[in-house]
Amino acid sequence: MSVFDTLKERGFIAQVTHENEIRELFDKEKVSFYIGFDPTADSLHVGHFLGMMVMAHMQQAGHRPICLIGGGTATVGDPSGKTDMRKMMTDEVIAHNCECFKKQMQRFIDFSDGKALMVNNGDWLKKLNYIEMLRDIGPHFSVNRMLTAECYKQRMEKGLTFLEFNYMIMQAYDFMELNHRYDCKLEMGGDDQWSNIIAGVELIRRKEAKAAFGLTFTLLTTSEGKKMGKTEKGALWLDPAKTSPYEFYQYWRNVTDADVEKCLALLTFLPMKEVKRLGSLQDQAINDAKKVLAFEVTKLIHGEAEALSAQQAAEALFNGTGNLDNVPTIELSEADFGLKLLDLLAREGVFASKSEGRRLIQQNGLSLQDEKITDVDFVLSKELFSEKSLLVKKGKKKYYRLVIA
RNA sequence: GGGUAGGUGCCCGAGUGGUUAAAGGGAGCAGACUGUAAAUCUGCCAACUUCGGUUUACGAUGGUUCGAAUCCAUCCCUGCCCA
Repeated sequence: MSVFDTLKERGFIAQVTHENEIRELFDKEKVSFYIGFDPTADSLHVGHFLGMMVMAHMQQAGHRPICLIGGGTATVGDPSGKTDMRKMMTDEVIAHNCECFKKQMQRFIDFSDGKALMVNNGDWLKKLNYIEMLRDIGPHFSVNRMLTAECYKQRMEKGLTFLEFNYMIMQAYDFMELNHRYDCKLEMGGDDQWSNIIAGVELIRRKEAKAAFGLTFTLLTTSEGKKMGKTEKGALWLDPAKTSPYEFYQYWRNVTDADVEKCLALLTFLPMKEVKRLGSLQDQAINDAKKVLAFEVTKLIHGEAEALSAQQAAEALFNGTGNLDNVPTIELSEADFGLKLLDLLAREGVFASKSEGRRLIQQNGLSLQDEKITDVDFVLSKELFSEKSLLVKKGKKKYYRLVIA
């Protein structure tokens, strides 16, 4: 089966510029293709993960992924966030972020022997001479046409700065540059990148009279159309220091029924037959599919050992089997006894604020060893520790283990 | 540069001198129900609190007033129209 069909079958593909040619291209040569990542944080998140899955599938089929890190674009600051201009990032920070990205990507993408490349567009964008570039590629862009792009349409009402308008041109330029340097023929990206991608494809076709292609993949959204991968704390990070493997596991364990099949297809390498079987489970049985999903995705990101630990912790908490060692743990020192539980948990970040914690307790949302805590002033005493750890439950399914250090 | 409409809590959006920590909706959180699901219903949703309150908040800064998100001045930002 060709990769194209694999991607299609698994539901990755949203739009393609030239379906037949791309299909043919995939069959007859090793294609260099690229996906861009903006190094705006020191960790990738699930949004990026989808792109990496695409790269992994492609690499398995013998093609060459190029990870383009937007070091150049990040120095400018992408204004799409609007309200406040993103702070300019220093080269050191960007370099650091790139390193972090690479480490995380290495788990899925094989960078050895040039089987995949990682490049930074700062290498060429920063050297650009404005006049030269303008004369060079400016004539190939029609403003009239650019303005009809879907991504700008909505912005026409809200306001659009030149900086932002210019983004498409920079991205198109990137594609052309990669085409020169590495014979990169295909740009991929999330479906929101469609306009930017075709800008690059057209630039290469017009200016170089060479073939270039674009393909976008489905954005990871819930069945309600909301962006997936949001937790109460923000993004679902791939860095275990930012999102623990347990939290990560729980996120996937809790996706809604309707999203299970889609997630399995996009975020795991399970054969489609199995994906379909699991996705078709009904009612209680679909919980098994969610367990598989959570385990597989956690394994891909954090490795099998961590996935097993997370799974065990979950089993221990929700089924009462297995040990609790891997449950998120808060270590207490002698000095903590005598503190109000509320203060302690607020300090540890379990509650965003004391008010929130107080509210939660008043609403019966907190329990200690399965006993509801109803007293806001409940004090943590050493006598409570008849066993070596105490289990705190916040809300319906968030657990923390208190242990004496 | 001129004219004009605006800038309200996480987001959208009402509010034109006091009863407004600010309607309504969305998001989020908690409780009930369940399958660690969805839907539904209920409550909460600035921070701190000795639970009586206190302190911050309606673009920014000053001012008028017993009292301002609401009035005035200046400034910053955005849309639209004109140049």
